[in-house]
Amino acid sequence: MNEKQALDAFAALSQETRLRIVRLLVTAGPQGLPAGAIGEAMDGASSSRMSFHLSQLEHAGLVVSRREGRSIIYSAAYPALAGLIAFLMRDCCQGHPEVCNPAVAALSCQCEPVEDHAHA
Amino acid sequence: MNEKQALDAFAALSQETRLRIVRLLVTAGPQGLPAGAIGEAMDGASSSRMSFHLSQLEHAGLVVSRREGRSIIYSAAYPALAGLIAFLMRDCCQGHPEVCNPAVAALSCQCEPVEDHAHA
DNA sequence: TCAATATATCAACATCTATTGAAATATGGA
DNA sequence: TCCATATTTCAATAGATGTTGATATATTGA
Repeated sequence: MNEKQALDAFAALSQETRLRIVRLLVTAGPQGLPAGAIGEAMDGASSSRMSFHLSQLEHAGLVVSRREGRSIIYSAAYPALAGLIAFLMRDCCQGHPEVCNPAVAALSCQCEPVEDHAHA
Repeated sequence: MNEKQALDAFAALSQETRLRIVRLLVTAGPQGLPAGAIGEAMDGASSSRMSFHLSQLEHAGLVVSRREGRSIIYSAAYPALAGLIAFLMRDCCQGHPEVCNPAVAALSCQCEPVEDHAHA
């Protein structure tokens, strides 16, 4: 995860429909959901609107897609999400995250480093 | 953390200067940095530009400020950052985050719940 | 091959956002 | 009180973004 990727990801997440899509897919799990089902969950958004937002999310690396028959199945890109969080919180409190919030400390210390701990 | 707050936070983080400011303050720790020092770290950005971005970040709840003499000291709002992450990852994989990335699982399971686990 | 389903692409329009430069406000010291 | 420092506010401008409706592409089954 570099700065440009992080900016694209945050921009993708800053739009209501797209944030809802990502959260839906995060809960849906690795098997994902077809574009049509996602659109229905978004107050029946038009196909062009869904396609626009899904392509923004995919371009930002936050979701991945695969074709299954006539449907395109979208699913959350969990490593990218974790990488984004790691990017944001890197070197929290000068490497002493115990002074920060417990969850932040847990993310950057107790848990496995997700990526990019070699100052990319 | 509700949806509107999360959208504001992600929008704030989707701008290059603001993302750099937040990362600088995340590493700086709770004591924070004066606006002028932050501006110098941002390629000497103009004071009005810095003020614009800092006020966006503060309005989004990602940083807090306090006055010290002539300076305004800004620091990262660690609980808000952790809350944002928790909001994004809530109910990851239908509550079975072990299927997701280890860091994600750690965030939503091993670590203390940050906020909002009662479906606000 | 034809029709139906599922999704993506495109152009036009309206809206939102960041930057600039000038002016205003607040604080501290001489 | 006067001046210098530190930061914010404001109006104008340029550029980026989301929605719509129409059209195009891909897949499947009859």
